[in-house]
Amino acid sequence: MRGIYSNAWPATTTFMQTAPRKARNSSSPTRRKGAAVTIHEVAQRAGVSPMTVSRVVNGNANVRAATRELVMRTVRELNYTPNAAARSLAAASGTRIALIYTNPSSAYLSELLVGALDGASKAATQLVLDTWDHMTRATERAAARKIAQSVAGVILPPPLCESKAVCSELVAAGIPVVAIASGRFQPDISGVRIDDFRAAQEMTEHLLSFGHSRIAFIKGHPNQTASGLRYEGYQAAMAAAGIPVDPTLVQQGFFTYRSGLEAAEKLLARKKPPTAIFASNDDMAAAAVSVAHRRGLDVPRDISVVGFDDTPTATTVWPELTTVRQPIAAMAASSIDLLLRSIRRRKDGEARVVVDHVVAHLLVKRDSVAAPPG
Amino acid sequence: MRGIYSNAWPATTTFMQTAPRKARNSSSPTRRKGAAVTIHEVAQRAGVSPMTVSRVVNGNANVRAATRELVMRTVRELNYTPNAAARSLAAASGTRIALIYTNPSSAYLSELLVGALDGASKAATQLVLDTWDHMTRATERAAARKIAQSVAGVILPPPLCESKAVCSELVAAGIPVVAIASGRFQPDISGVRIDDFRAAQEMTEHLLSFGHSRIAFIKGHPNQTASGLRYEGYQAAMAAAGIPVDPTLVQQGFFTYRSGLEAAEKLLARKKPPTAIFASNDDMAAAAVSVAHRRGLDVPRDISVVGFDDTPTATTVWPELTTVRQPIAAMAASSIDLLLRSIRRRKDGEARVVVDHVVAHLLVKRDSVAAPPG
DNA sequence: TTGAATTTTGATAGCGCTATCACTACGCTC
DNA sequence: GAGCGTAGTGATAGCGCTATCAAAATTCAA
Repeated sequence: MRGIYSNAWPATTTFMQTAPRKARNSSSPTRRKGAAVTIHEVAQRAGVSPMTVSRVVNGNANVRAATRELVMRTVRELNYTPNAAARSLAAASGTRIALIYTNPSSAYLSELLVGALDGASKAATQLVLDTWDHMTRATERAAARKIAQSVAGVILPPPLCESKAVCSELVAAGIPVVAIASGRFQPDISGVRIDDFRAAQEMTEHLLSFGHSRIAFIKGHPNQTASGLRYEGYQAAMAAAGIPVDPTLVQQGFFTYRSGLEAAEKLLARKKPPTAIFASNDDMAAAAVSVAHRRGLDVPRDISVVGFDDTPTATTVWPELTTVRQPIAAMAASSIDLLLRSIRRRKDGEARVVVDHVVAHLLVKRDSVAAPPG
Repeated sequence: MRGIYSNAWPATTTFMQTAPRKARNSSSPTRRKGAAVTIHEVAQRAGVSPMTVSRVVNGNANVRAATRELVMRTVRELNYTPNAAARSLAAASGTRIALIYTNPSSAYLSELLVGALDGASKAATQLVLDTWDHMTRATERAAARKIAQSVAGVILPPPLCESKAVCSELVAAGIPVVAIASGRFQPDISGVRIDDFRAAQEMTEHLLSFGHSRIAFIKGHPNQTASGLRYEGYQAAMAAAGIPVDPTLVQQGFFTYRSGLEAAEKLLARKKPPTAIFASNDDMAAAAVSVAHRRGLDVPRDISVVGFDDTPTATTVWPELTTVRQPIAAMAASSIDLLLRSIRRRKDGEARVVVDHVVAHLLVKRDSVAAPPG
């Protein structure tokens, strides 16, 4: 077999005036210290062309099974990893992914960022951030149109992923979108989420198992489908236990600490207060703890309080909150993966595929739950 | 001027068998929809070679002032942004920057990430994250050595930037390091920080101006120099006001909510409690508010509480905390800049330059401060 | 004013990968 | 068995940028 790079460069006088930057010798490729294995080295070792290696690595063209096998083995042997820069340069696919968020102080933002950044750096994709605050539906539309021109995919955390305007604009622009932590599966866009209904149900069952029956619920912001699902999970568990839900024990909240404060205040000012409060997120649960303390109640001895999401807040307050862990970081990383796959597919001209990826949640038991007093 | 790419390719029979992928016409470059402006377009418009544009953009070679000016104007006119992939491919210098952190639930992590990511994406640099938790000095050393091999620069937030082991290892490996939000300027590594002493002094003066004199102080973690500086700022302001500091009004904290809880508990259990509490960060201030509430005290009517950092916590609790804003996001972006400049300089063989960049802080007045009761 | 030293600019190649097409086999139809 | 698809593979060029060195322009010295 001839070497991949023979020295058959045309020796025109105009060209080759300068010595090549690096001597290329196909029989013994000199490798800079620490430099990565290239596709050429794999190709040479496997006795195929770099193109065939590329096809195998990208797994989408027609390569004979035997060849594919051989190449894959070689790739493993040499521990070859494609160079992301070269790949995105050659593919001319500006594989930039945007993560758009509103409400930057949202407690899980940092976990979201950590996860997305991790996923992006593993896949050698550039992640760009965009904050959309105080926007009207019209400006959101415009912003969506604009971002669609500069990136190849978009990750949408709540509450943005609930906006019909944004989603439809993005979908119309033909770029893949992944909604992260959105409550419900949406027909047009892919999603990575947990089963909010099931999680809330389990949490309620957890409280019931301690003997609680007067369990109050603080609802989440009505503009997010997850809020509804969590409430429904609570209702379902209560119904299954044969305990009618006292409607005055259900308060509307808005995911903010302040709203939790107000809701808990109403709940605990009652003559017969609940023995447990299930707040739809950790911030509101923390507020409930604060109100309880202000009223001289001990948590969990006098009242149990649980939250949802397992944000830093849950472990910041004292006692640390029993809550539902939503693996935001993993979900974000997974979103990047999904997006990348979708982008590649799209480039191959395949049809848009919408997936709904439900990941496992976890009930995290800490110190804010005990049996009801008395 | 001749076009950048003339069609002078050697027409050997072996070559040029296939038509060029894209017709290159120097007089009217066809641009794909949505494709970015390239260095060639800038060069052509400015009437110089791409190389000159590259030099100007990278700002490190000797280019005549007039030429530089012209190119920069053209760059602005065309809104040119270098292609990160191409750049890192050609330079073969994986200009990756690592952001290493411990204590991921640290309240300002998200702002740190947002800022760093923003700076990185503006500079077309890849940002990689690394978490170092539960490490001994030895493993830290090893980790430092390892990371030094895979990135070109490191950003170190506290408390890591206080570790002699980590810093010296990184410096020894010859890669530039920027300490962010470190209290004191360190001789070997660059830093971006606020003037903690001055900020604490101003905050204390703010409390004094309301008529407080029994001002308690909750110290930060002793492993961070910023803690000491904040305390000294408090002391200086008290001394300037001619008020001796009651040592029993100074409690040791560790920047955690829990430690704030304990400190505030001790403070408020006293027979003659302080009329104001200055906590070294927002989490401890939030804890102080919680303790006050539990004791039936109203904030700020009965007691004023202030924090430091202006993290999300400050606006989460009620009442919202008066605090010192530390512009972490801007500081992070600035760190990336500093690092990049340093890396470039290093590549040019220039000497290591250590800078200490002190940025402006801001006293944010919210609802947790009032005149002392009575 | 001339020659040398220096600065500024440009031409060329190549970073590692993939798009594109050419080519080779190997079926298949009629 | 000629013609025609159709998998499988390879050769070539080029993505946008920068390293390198040559060439040109400029400055400086004598």
